[in-house]
Amino acid sequence: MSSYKDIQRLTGLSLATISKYFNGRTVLDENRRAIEEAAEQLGFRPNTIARNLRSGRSRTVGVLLPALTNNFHLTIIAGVEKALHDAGLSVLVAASPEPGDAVGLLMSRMVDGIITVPPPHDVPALAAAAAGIPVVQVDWQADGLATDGVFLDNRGAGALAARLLIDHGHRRIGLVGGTPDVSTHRERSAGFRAELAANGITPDDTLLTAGAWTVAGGQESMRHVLAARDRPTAVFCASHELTLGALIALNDSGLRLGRDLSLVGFDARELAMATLPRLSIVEQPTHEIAARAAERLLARLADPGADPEPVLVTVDPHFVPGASVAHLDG
Amino acid sequence: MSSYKDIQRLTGLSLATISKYFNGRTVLDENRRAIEEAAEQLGFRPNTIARNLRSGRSRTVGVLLPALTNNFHLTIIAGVEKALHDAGLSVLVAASPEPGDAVGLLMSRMVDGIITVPPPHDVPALAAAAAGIPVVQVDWQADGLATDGVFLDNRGAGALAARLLIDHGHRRIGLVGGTPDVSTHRERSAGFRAELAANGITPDDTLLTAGAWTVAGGQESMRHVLAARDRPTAVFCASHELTLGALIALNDSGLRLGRDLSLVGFDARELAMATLPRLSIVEQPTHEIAARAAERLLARLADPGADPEPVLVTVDPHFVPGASVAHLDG
DNA sequence: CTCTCGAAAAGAAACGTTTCGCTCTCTCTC
DNA sequence: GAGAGAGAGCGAAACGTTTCTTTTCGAGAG
Repeated sequence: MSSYKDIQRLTGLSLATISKYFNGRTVLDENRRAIEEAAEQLGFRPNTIARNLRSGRSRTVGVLLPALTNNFHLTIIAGVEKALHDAGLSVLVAASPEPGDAVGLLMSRMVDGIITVPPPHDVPALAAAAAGIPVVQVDWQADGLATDGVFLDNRGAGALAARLLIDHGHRRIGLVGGTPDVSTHRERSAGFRAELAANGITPDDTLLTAGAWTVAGGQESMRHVLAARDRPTAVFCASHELTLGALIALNDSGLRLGRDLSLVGFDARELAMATLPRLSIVEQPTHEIAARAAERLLARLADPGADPEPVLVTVDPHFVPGASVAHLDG
Repeated sequence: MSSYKDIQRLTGLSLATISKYFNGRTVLDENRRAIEEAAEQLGFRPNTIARNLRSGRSRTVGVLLPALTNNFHLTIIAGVEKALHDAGLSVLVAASPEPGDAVGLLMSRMVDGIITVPPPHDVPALAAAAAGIPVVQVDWQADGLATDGVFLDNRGAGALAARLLIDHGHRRIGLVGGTPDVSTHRERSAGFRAELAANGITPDDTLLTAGAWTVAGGQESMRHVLAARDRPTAVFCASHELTLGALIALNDSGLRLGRDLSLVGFDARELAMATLPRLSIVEQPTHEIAARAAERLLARLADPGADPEPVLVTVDPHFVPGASVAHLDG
């Protein structure tokens, strides 16, 4: 709409001075008032685009996700927006469900940094981008992408669930897990198995499944586990989707949650509140993850000359108790 | 990184010609090849920021939401991103939980349009923005904001739920509703009551609640309804949050879903699958709403001279059957 | 062989900022 | 009272494009 030139016309000041004012640098009180009055009258706001072009920074960060179908990922947007808004940065959302130039798109918009759950096909482009601007990975770590990252302690999360079940006296324990091709699931399952082993429970591979990381996958794995000759007394579901799928399969089976089968879910707080009895879950602190990722990015932006060595942040899972884990005697 | 100037250096062509090429206008075959080769070699991409500045359009739309805590709203982002990505537009996310200059922020970034669930305090600014760029409202309509909009047929959704319960023989029916200050809830409740009345059921105000539009509000309303002297046989919960709250209260009460009390929920597909028995719900087609909103915006962008009269699109609710509504005889 | 006409290329001016040197005006010090 | 130094203002050049206007080139017509 209006520009510095209009303010110049009204105040007689130079563009340089007006620029100084809008960048918070000191200006004579008299001039400050004049500018403020003119800006008010014009309803003026500096044009961010022009600013970006000239200054080479856009005060925008790209959030690149493999898809926007996943609740966890959407929540990342929310957390990042919140954290960055306070720092005066905006969020540009990009989904990259299939190969394309999503990273290039962000770069051409001059984003100052990228926070991403790295879509596999974008990893090379991300690596290239990381040479120029800070990149922070979240949720899972891509091979060959050496950048800062914020991840759940997935081993710990798996172990936490296992320990809980063991502490309640369970010995015959199943796992509804995800395929090991994504590091997050590999670790979660590994932590779970390790904890079982550490407690003298020999893993029974017919009970420890690794299916598709979806609701359907969870259903199928759960059916499989329930059909085992010697049904487990407890099961851990290693993600939100798997938990939902498993619950559906359990309900369909006619077995009763908590009574016939104990269950520890993952990341499904809402679900957990609505089931009867309430679900006990292991939960990742999604907002904290997003906030820490934003924090990392801001730190990199604040100090571009810092040690380029990637900083990896690990956050701890919570346990949210419910009533879906029965106490077994003996 | 690199710019037209670098391509000029490599090809000897003028900036104007290079610009023509990158805008898909015709260029001598020989030059086309030269440019492509140079661009390839440089890893060049035109700078979107400079383009925007010069052309006055950013090929970006702002999605302005009151908060990012609500799942429905996050899903709007997803749907809009998908629809706009195909048209070559990007999505800038802005949350405006408290008064501020969120709209100004978007405008200063030269967004070509805005899709919004209008935060009340931003309505005046949105109205001003709407004079310059297309604005599309979604979910609920703000007073005094005459723009295109895409809304659920909320009256119809309320009526749908009522009819379903009536058809199953219920006569004593409760409502867990939201405060009437937001049009969406007002309509939903109104449709529900109207349908009851149309079937000769005198509304009983102790059963028809209107509390805070939150999980806690749903819990409270549900407790209230269950405590009524003559408890209803069925209840409709008018939003996702209210449904969750009501379920929690129901579970806490010891009454059994579907057997002791029939329930129709709203917009809680995931929850619906996990309860026992499954919840019957009325659902709004979130992705369709987002897609239609994007479509409206694209139409406005394509034809800026069109009739400025607001176009209002209404989408129909679905019914997703479950087993939480008992059939009453007589 | 010149003239005309159209297509494509070139030149240059914008778009709205920031920033780099300067200049100017004070005030402080010796 | 002169010189230095700080603080503020100014003019102009950039940032990387698009677009308006002008120029060039080549082919076809007479």
